[in-house]
Amino acid sequence: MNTSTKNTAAQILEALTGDILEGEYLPGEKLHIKTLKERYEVGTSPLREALSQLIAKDLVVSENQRGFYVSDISIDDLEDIYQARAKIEALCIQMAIEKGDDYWEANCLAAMHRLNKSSTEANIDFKEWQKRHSAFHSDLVTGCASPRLLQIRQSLFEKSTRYRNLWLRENVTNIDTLGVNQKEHTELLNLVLERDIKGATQLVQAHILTPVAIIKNALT
Amino acid sequence: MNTSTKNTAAQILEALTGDILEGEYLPGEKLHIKTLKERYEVGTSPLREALSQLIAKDLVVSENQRGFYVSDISIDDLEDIYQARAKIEALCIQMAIEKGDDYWEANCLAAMHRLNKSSTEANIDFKEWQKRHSAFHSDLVTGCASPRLLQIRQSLFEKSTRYRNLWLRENVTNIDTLGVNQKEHTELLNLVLERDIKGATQLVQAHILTPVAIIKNALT
DNA sequence: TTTTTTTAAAATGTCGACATTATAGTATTA
DNA sequence: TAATACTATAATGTCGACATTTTAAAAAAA
Repeated sequence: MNTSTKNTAAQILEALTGDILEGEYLPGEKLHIKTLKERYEVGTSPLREALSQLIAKDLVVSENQRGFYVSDISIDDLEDIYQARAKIEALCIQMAIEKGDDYWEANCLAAMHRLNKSSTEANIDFKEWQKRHSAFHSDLVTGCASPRLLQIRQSLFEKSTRYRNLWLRENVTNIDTLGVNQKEHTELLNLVLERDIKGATQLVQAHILTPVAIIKNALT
Repeated sequence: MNTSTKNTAAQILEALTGDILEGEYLPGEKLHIKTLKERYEVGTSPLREALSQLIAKDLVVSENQRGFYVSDISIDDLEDIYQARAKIEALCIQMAIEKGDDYWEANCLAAMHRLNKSSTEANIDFKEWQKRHSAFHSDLVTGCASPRLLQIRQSLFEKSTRYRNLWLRENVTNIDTLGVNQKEHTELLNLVLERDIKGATQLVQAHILTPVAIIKNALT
């Protein structure tokens, strides 16, 4: 019996997405139908439906009669994705500054506060910090009030996850980076609240592009 | 026998996408599995795989055990999509101006020339004009050299198609609009070649947003 | 009549079987 | 030995059947 509200395809989609993003399946790796069926204990149809959606999300590629493969990663792709992310984030921030209301401002301040608390703890709970960090940036851009742009932003963020995980593996232990990070967040929030579009967009782009150099090293 | 290089799922995806965009299936309409199977003469699996990809593309929505529906359209969505398109197009143009090389410039000039020829014909072949118009704008943005941004642009363009078709139905006979359009294209190309980022991005945004008012009327 | 319950019909989602195609290993020929 | 042709094996992609759930209709109760 299936008490869940989601159908099997949706469940596998979630599991597969997570497994690909977390490196359970490596870039370029072949995804054998039979193996996947056994692993997730499902039939052909929902599995292939999930794979179809992963194709649309660019996480999987397929060739007729030759099966499914995890999408490759590359330095070019890394740079393109992060560049696109930076530009989209800047665009959202700009629109948020132009449109954002008092409630949005308050939400940003609250998110900053939560992030600060998490950063200054004696021994940082990194998972929690990640969550609050992500929430802080989300709250900033939410003011732009464009579902489609926010969706694009989310999609690019997901696409960058496999690269970001390479960065995390290098820096998760290095707590110093959080300090530098924290200064940038404070500055970014100030620029946003001062409605300094140029300053905020420039800073947020640089902020997003920071890990690129490190990831490039990890890739070579 | 199937001589095509594409599998059945990919073929149905193409057919279904076209049919939804061209209004063969209306917004909100239920897509009955049985009906679709008969219409496209295929089995369950490839059909559902195609529908899965359409879900990922936001053209179809589904609820577990309650089937598939063509995504709704709305004025809010119309405005959001066109706004997002305008912003992305401006971003691409900006980056193209910053990065574009001589070959890109030449391609833009060539595309303009082809578009001009098509516009000044005695009796305009509208299909051909559409093709050249689309190619002109594509060539302008291609200079940005970002596969991801161009992909986002393409995806938003597709999402706007159902709305655009409402506009076309109102204006396809009205050849005057092409004249106004043509002046804007010439001006846009000049601004781009003069590397006037501010001018070009402002104009292209306005250019894209032009049909919104008309479509809004058609929707109410 | 209006609401609830029961029943029948229709639709969805999942599975395993099967035909087709690709792959890898073996034999054959130059 | 190297290259080609053949064969057996494995994998993919498609189909129709079936179990489950939803929807609609009819019957019963308030």
